Amino acid sequence: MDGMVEENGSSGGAGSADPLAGAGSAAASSTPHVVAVTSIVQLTLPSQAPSAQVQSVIQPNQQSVIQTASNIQSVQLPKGNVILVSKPSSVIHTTQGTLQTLQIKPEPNTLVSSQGQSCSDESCSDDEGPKRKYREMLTRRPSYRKILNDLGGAEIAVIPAGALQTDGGLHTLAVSGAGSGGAIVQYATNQDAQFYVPEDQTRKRELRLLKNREAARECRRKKKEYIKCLENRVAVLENQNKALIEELKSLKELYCQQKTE
DNA sequence: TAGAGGTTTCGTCAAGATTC
DNA sequence: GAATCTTGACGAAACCTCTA
Repeated sequence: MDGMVEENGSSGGAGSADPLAGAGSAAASSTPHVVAVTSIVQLTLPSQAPSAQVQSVIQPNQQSVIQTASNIQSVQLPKGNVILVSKPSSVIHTTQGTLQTLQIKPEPNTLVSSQGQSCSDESCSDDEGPKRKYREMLTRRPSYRKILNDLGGAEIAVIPAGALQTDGGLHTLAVSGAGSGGAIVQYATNQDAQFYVPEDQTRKRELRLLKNREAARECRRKKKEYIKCLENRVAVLENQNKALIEELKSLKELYCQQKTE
């Protein structure tokens, strides 16, 4: 995580798929007898990351912003997913309403392998039958699209991988991608093809490989997007945490002042 | 500057998930 | 249930950084 957090700094980059992106701050009205501390905390993310603003939770005419434990909504998801719960009375404001608790709880007895994939600790200690056994141990996680859809935002756009056309026995598959820079692959299915007369199996295999290649690219793109989205959320939450700590400090000071008077 | 070591990217395989 | 999609794992190649 190389995100940078700064107070009252300049805004960061352009928007992303993060539903929290560009979380705005509601202007706080003030009343004379209460010290209203409105500190805008702004974070700047390194690349293509949105800026987010978190307004101080100290607001006029608000009895107490220190919430009791009963106000905290604990949300637990089965596989370490992240969820944002909207709650009207929340003091953290965003453009999309309010945010409440975010909790990430790993399943008990879960280890993370060197590849970043989790597995149970009994099964990880098994040393027989290398690859296949290892694969079988791993439980499949839900797709990134599914995760983001479950979160109710940041839908990942589905870009069609390629267009398959047939033209007189000559099949054309247009492939676009960052790595390849775009390519047209053609393969013949009739006997007139001069140099390349693939058998059906070979042709099917090539087509499958081509599709899978493109699918892998797309999958990696979505994964990057998903990770960026999570990083943004971490930054926003760190920001909120910071604001709450500041607020607590202010309240303590205020309390001490009133006590001494 | 060579090269050793680390990181990133890509293609492929395999298997679970999804669609029809 | 077959076909297709999705994604973790793996290895290879390219790329980057550091050191002698």
